[in-house]
Amino acid sequence: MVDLEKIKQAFPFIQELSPTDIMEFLGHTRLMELEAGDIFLEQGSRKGCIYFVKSGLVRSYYTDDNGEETTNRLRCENEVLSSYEIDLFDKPSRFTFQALEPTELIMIDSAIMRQLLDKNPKLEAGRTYFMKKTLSECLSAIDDFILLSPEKRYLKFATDYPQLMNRVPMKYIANMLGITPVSLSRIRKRIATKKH
Amino acid sequence: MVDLEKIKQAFPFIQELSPTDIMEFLGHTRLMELEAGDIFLEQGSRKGCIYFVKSGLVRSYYTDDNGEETTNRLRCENEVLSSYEIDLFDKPSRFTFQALEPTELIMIDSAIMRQLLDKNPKLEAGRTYFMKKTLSECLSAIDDFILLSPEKRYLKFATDYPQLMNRVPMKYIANMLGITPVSLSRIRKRIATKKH
DNA sequence: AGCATTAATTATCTTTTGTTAATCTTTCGG
DNA sequence: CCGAAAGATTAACAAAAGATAATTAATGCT
Repeated sequence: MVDLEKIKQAFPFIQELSPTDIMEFLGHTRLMELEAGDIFLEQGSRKGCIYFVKSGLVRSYYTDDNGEETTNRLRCENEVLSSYEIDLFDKPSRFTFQALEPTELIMIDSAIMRQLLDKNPKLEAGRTYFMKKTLSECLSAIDDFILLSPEKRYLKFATDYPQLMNRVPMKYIANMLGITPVSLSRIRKRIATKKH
Repeated sequence: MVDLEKIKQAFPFIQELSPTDIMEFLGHTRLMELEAGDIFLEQGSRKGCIYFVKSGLVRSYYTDDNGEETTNRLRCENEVLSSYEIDLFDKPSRFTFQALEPTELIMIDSAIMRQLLDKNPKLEAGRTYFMKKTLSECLSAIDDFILLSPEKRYLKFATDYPQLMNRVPMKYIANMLGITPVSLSRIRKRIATKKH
């Protein structure tokens, strides 16, 4: 089922936990299997869960009044995700979450997770780890918006996440860069012609 | 010296700590008094500290190869700040930190803070509190860059942080919005003429 | 394989932003 | 209170981005 060795490798903090701790934690999780296109959390929902992407790829997106979708985040294998509105502020999710590929999610209810965290302080290390990771990504994303042009942001994205470039439509990447798909297409052309 | 009541009010998690815990923590802090313009952490530095703004206002900014400064963050009273590069990644700070007003900072060495956190798990609540707060700010900042135009971002900033509008130069705000000061000036004019 | 759908590119035009420099305004130190 | 310095605005032009629509390319489905 869950490949413990692989997970341990990805998350050093797990080394700190006893097998019993891990087993208790895993006992509260369940596996969700999704097909490409499946939506597992709707904008407006309050269902608090924390998800670990065992395999596959997930996007979250915002739908505006005209039904236009704007993708704001992608999460792939070995990454953790949740609706930050629900889990941090107890508000309904602003975003919808959708699998883009056949995807396996290991999920745990947020309320149960909180109980486990209260009961077992050692789990705290895991929480801290993921918060730090997310925080570092966010801080650097903000600095990119402030310091870099759209073209530079695209080039940085392409080098930072080369795997994603072939796995998701360009329009999602355009959204995340804060520009329109049309504009990204022009940027790509500009870059291509620059280097002959 | 430190107004405990005020701090308790601002940070609910402190209620959880015993007076002894608080006193031990405070024993490791020291007060730094700055005048407007003083720089207390330079780009490239590795001095790990966590700062609490008791009074005043602080900006962090990036200096590029041409000596151009770009402000990326402001922190005012009752906010916590640190160099995220130093504290999260053990790398030199990308930014310089400067007081914009007469400012009092309560500071503690990051290494000592880590020791205290290891020794006293109850302090963890405080760390979690600030990480959540920072994370929520960052996530919403990113969503603003993705979903809002520069003009909308400015209007949102003006309503979210009305105090800051009169306390800092517009050019710093322009930087944080990811646009040039000239462009912000035009946006402000556009808005002013729109509503007659 | 063939058709329908979706994504990507291109084209055209409008709007906004960046850049540079000049001109007001404000602020601050002597 | 005055003059220097820094900030904000304005102007003028070039470059980039948004919006819309048309065309081409890719993808998925039966």
